[in-house]
Amino acid sequence: MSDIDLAVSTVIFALRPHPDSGRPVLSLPLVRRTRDPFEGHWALPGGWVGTHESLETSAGRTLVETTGVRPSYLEQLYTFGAPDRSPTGRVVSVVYWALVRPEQIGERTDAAFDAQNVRWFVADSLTGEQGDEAPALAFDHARVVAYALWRLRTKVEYSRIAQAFLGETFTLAELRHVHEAVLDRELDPANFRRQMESSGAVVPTGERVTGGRHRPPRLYRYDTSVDLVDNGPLVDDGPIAPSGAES
Amino acid sequence: MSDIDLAVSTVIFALRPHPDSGRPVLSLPLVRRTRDPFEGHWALPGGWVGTHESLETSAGRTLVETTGVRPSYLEQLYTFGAPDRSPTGRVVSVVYWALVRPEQIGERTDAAFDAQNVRWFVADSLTGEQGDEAPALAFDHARVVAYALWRLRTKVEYSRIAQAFLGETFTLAELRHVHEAVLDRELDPANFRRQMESSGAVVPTGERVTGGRHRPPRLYRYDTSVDLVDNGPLVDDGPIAPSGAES
DNA sequence: TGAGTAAAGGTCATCTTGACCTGAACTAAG
DNA sequence: CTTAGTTCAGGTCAAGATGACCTTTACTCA
Repeated sequence: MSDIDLAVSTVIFALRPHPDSGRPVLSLPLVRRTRDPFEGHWALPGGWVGTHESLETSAGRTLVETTGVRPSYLEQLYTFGAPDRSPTGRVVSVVYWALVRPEQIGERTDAAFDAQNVRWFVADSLTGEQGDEAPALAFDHARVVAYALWRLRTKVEYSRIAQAFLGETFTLAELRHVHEAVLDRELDPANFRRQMESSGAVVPTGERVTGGRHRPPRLYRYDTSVDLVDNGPLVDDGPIAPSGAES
Repeated sequence: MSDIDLAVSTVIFALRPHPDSGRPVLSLPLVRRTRDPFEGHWALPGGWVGTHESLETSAGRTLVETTGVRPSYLEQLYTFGAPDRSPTGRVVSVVYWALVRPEQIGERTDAAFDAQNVRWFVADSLTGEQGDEAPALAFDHARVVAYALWRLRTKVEYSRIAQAFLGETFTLAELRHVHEAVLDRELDPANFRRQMESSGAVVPTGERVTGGRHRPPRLYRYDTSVDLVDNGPLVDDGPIAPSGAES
């Protein structure tokens, strides 16, 4: 019986039209706190770890409960446990990060979200590096978002997580647009193609997409038989134990 | 008041002479379990998180208590929380990895260690990939060790963690020997020098080391003013909270 | 039928990497 | 004192990767 409470929070990334430019930009939903501490501030969606739930399941459940989106990718980010971070008692937070496809976020309108005290924010506007109108985030969530952003941007370059924003098949332009939105930087189409094809990460399906006012692009899919250097976060929640010196 | 117990374990790496070849090899101390579950098996050193302790402090304390070594580097690895991993109740383990300098591990002899049910193992012999005499590890600790090994080997190539195995100043050969032991692979001295110097990670102190039967090498130190791409594990245990949807 | 657009496939200079070579500067053996 | 042995330190060179840019292809729309 521990006197430490265990919570999960999730940084949920989606590509949504920028409020000004309209171009896809990394965005994430935050929840307005309705009680102290930090009442009125915006916080990451989350909740408590269920007694019979794995950490990943808890993260998935709480993010669906609060935001309604269903993630296509979920990975552990970091565990925060400073003893003084909550005035109301000792809380340790296991933070996850998630990616969602566009079709999974259209279910609820922004107005419906607002009624639930949920709102989408442009990711880069939250890290405090922009200088402009960053909303007041609860606790240390601004730093958490910054760290999750860094992980996503690092990982998109050597793994296949971009697929979590796309369907089963896609054109190289679609894939490139995802990379561009994530990295917030334009990429040379020809060089991007060369890299993707030489790495063997994607393979053409043979089909083409017609209907555009240009040469019809090929469709690709990720080649799961080739493994990139990933190793990633292990698999989720493998069994592991307290250890040798325990009670 | 939670019914989930929170533990910490640490994968402690040191460079010790290989039992056969005598050359420095990545090694780590394990603790023999004296009770069920997994009585008699070897496990990572660890213990319970103190109510008023940060996670990192708990990890540091428990590893000193069980092994007596003082780490020069400590970083969070991953948090494991499958509901069924301990038969004796729900336990969530925050796992850290640590590096220790040689002078910190000489304090206790192997015999003294043995009396406390602590023993050093060659890291690569524990991951189950070698096929030979891997000792039976408790829980899923073999996979944890493998993951920690991967993190260390990945990180030594783009950060300054090798210094955690060295003193304030060092020759490029010493630094290279650390990299070679960590990566378990020989490196070309000239190419290693070129990479280190061009990256700006190290700077010559101006001093040289005499006494060897060869041209006296320069001493170097890490240049902390240049920052490599690290970003690493944030700083430790920043305050963060349960989140929006909490009770 | 021509203009506009992006796809697809290329070139070229530059940078990085691994393999290897040569002279420098020390110690120890003879 | 001389020479052999050793590693240090500073190179070269070819192969591969990267970024900038160009040309042709193949479609749609006016």
